[in-house]
Order: sequence, then C-alpha cells, then structure tokens
Amino acid sequence: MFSKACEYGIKATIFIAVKSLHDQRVSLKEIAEEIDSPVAFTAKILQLLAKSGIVDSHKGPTGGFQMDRTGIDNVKVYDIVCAIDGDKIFNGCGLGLKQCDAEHPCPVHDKFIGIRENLTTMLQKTSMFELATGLDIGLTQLKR
Amino acid sequence: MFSKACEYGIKATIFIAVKSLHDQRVSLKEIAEEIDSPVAFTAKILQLLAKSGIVDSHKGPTGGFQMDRTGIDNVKVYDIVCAIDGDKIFNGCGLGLKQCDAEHPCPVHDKFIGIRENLTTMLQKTSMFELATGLDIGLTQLKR
DNA sequence: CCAATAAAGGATATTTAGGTCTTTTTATCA
DNA sequence: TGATAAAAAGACCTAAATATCCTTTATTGG
Ligand code: FES
Ligand code: FES
Repeated sequence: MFSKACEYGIKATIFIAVKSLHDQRVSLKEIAEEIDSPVAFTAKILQLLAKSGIVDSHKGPTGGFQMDRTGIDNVKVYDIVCAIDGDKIFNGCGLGLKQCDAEHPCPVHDKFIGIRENLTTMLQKTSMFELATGLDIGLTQLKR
Repeated sequence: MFSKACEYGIKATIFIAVKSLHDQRVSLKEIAEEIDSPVAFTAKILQLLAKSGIVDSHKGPTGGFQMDRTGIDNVKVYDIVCAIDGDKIFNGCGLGLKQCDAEHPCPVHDKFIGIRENLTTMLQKTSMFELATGLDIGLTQLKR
C-alpha cells in the first residue's frame, strides 16, 4: 500500500505529535527507537517532513522534532502520504494506465474508484491528534 | 497499489479471457502488444499464472495461452493478485507492523480495516468474465 | 569563545523490483 | 522425420527503493 519510507514517516509523525502534546521535543534517535526504524533512513524522511512543513526541527543541544498544536490538529495522514509517496495512490489508475480517465476507463475503473475515494476521504479526515491520543492512552502501538 | 508484474498479469488475463470467449488461443507476442508490456517480462508472469492454474498454456506452432469457460467465470482478480503479489495487501498492517492484530492494533488499524475489507470483497467478487465482456464490447481499454 | 549536541546534507552501499537475453523443451505439420 | 513455431527455464542486467556512513552546519550552555 505505502512505501517503507511512508510507513516510517506516518509513525514518526504520530510519535512526534504525542510528545508535542506533552510539550516535549524529541530526537531522531528516540524516534527511531520508538518506531523501530533505521536511524539514518528515518533522518532522511524527517528532513523531508520538515521541509514540507509537517514537523518542525531544531538543531543543537535540546534540539529535535516537534509540532505545534495547530499542526497536530491540521496535519492529516493524507498530507504525509502526499509528501512522501506522492498522489499516485489517490489519482493513478489501478492497472497502471498513464492516467485514470472515466471517459476511457480500464476494466477495473468503476470497481476501483469507490474504494479509492473511501481511502482518500479517510486519510484526509484522520488527523495526527486523533491518532496521537489513541497511542498516548495505550489503545494503539507503533511497533511489534 | 499493485506491483507492475501484477498489473501486467491482470491485464494479460483479461485479454486472454476475451480471446478465449471467441475460441481463440493467443500468443505471448500478441498479449504483450495488446497490453503494452515488455515481452520477456510478460513471459515470466504468464509462466507463473500458468503454474498457478489461472491460464492454460500450449507450446509449439498454434500454441499460446487460453482459458476454459469455467476458468473465465471462476477466476477472480483476487486470485491473480494473490498469485503474483501475495496476500500482504489483504492481511498486512497498513503501517508495516509484523502482523495486523486487532488485539494490538496500530494507530490506523480501525480506520484501515474497513477499506481493506471493501477492497478484498470487491476483488473476490470480480470475475474475468465480467471484465472481459466490458473490454470486448469496447466499454473499457487495456492501454493508453 | 568553545565544547558538546543534534539535525542537514551528500556520497555510498545493499536489496528488491523490473526487465532482457539465450538456451532448452514441446508441439505441429509438411 | 525434420524444419519451424511457441512457451519454459535460467542466467543476466538495470533502475529504484531502502539503508548506511561521513562531513557540515546550526544551536546551546558553560
Ligand atoms: S482508468 Fe484504471 S482506475 Fe481509472
Ligand atoms: S495493525 Fe496496522 S492495520 Fe491492523
């Protein structure tokens, strides 16, 4: 469904959101441990998320990653997926035609379009706040 | 969503079904042209589909690929996806946890499970016959 | 100012997906 | 029966995703 980079990116952002809700900045090392991801690779992904304005980063001692309250409420899973994997999964043809076009549909177009819309809507509606609170109260987990 | 191999496999099978409905066997070359795919790579995929019993293959002059009427009715998109990409997309965790487990869910589990079920059901219900007839009457297309 | 800390950046390595090429096997039919 | 046609099989190549390593830059606190 998503690339590894995107999976790490989503998990990292949720974790940063949890910590930010407790007014804590969190370091790359801590993130990688918490989401069970390779440190250096995670660094690349966080760089991209920082450039995209999804998370804030600070260098130096006491540095690390964080989100402000507005971000925690406004950033949706959809934004992270777009930033890392692009929008192919939301707009692309399920059978790989150059573009998905209802006027010239592939054989699965009509069947796919509904599911793709459900996925898009779901990801557009799901905020970091919602996912972060579930994690914070122990309902969900980021590794196993 | 699907791998390239899987996209080619689905398209190839639909095309073979169309031709089989007209009692025509079809060669690798013809298939690759019709679905706009690399010939040698398509050969590999068709080998796998033949081994999986999804299509029948015959060597020699007049040889090629075909499906019997039972296969055209019974083979579902789901079967092709499982044969080529495996069932990770149907059972795997959306965030890449080692296994998707409702007792120990990842943050997106509850949101994902419904969409994943819709996708699975849709692919399990969609037969080659249905897709082949749509293509045959010109409603849909395999390349662009 | 300086030492320590942490992210940014860039070069490199590894693994997997995607794709090609050549040889072998099987079947047809003239 | 032998020339030919077509898929099967296996070795090989290429590009992209994943992952690592090293150097640079920014920030902090003493
Ligand atoms: S054309 Fe293939 S999904 Fe729309
Ligand atoms: S645990 Fe992640 S989708 Fe079920």
